[in-house]
Amino acid sequence: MKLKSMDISATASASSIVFDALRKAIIEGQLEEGEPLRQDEIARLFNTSRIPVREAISRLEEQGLVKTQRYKGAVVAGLSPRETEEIFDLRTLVEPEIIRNAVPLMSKDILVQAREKCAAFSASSDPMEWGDLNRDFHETLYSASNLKFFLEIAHNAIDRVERQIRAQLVMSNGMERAGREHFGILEACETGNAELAAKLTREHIQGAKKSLLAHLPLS
Amino acid sequence: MKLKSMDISATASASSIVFDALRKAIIEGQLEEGEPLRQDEIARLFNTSRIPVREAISRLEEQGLVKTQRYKGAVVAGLSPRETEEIFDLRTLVEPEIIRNAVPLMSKDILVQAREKCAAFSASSDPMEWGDLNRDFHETLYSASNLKFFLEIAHNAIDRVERQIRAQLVMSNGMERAGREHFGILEACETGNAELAAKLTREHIQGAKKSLLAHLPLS
DNA sequence: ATAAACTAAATTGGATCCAATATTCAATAT
DNA sequence: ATATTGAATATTGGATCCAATTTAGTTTAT
Repeated sequence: MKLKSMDISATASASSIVFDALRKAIIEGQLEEGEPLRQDEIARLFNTSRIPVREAISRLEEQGLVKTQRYKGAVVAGLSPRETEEIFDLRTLVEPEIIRNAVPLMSKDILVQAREKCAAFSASSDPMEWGDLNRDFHETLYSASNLKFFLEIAHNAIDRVERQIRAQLVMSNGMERAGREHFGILEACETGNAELAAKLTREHIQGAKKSLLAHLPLS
Repeated sequence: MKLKSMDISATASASSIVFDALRKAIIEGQLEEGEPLRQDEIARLFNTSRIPVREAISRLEEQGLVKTQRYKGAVVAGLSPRETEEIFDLRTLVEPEIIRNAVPLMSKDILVQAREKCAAFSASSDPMEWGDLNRDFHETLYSASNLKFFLEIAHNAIDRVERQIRAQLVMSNGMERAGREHFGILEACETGNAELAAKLTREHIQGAKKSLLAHLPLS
């Protein structure tokens, strides 16, 4: 008997591991905006050389998560209030389209998962979890969509404002409002009402934007 | 008297030079879809080592212009008809917003430039130029916008279908229709009619999409 | 003859080394 | 004291080398 190529979950390349770890640290806010990313230091942290680190950093720059200057290195990218607003406007344009496309494609299983995540979000009392649970809920609904490029853009846009989203959730009313709106979106999905789900998603994002900008300087 | 820092236009890094050259070669169709990108060969072409080449390729992958497999290398990315359609739908969503935003911000100078490029496009009889001239016209109008993230996305989306756009221009009616529609968009911009410019841009893109898909297999 | 198994060449991923530039900080001049 | 110059250090960009993996070609077994 012949063994077919097993495709053992090919251990990721060092550069991908570094990329994922840095991306996570940035969007979760563990690395502060403006903080320099020293190649040597990161390489030591991951027991690799600087080569994979440089590759990871250049990919992060392509995603807008870090900014680099020749011979000066990379720092965690930040957003001006103006730029934050634009990212939310971009999300307002793209994400309702994703939901509209996704609703007719949502399997029973996806909806069950979404309901669980929606409940977990509302039930959580640990602010450290809120960001992940919030994103988890939205990702679950979006995952039913087959618009891969729209999804790419939404993911990247969310990445860039994830730090602010997490701050917004801990603001007064942040969790309460988000939880309420999540249930509304979920219900629209469950009843197959794509237009309503899109509309509520749009309002959800615009609401977050307003709430965020109100608490930002010179907005 | 004191001399202020001159900021001599710092010669670009090798990886950026390679990145720009490969990107250009890909979107212009000089590198065929599926064609492997050998690090060693490219390094020799640019008189550098493979390190900057690898960085360039990883950035191109982040932009979706190449696809890489671990230990197998990178190939020029292609799009299925389905994916091509989605990219055009994305453009249909984003670019009208850019124009709507840009119209009130268009200086006299921008409009003069746009008119020149519009004329140059319609006047050109060299198919090798059509792609550049077409993109040049749109870029000029878009450049008045201050929506940097929207622009990022539009640029990337156009990059990914530039090859097909060029093919579409040489198709029957391609140039004729594009030229006509360009004049319409330009006129709307000149008269400050942002809504009309947005509507015509939408139709321009949707028209290109339909014309393209009609000539594609299993569309 | 065909297919599996093995070997050699090609190719990529990563480590180490060197060059180019920036940064720090002490020494000097005003 | 403050600003300027100049070495010493730190940091990045790139070249060269080695290891891991794939691919091509050859041999061998059935």
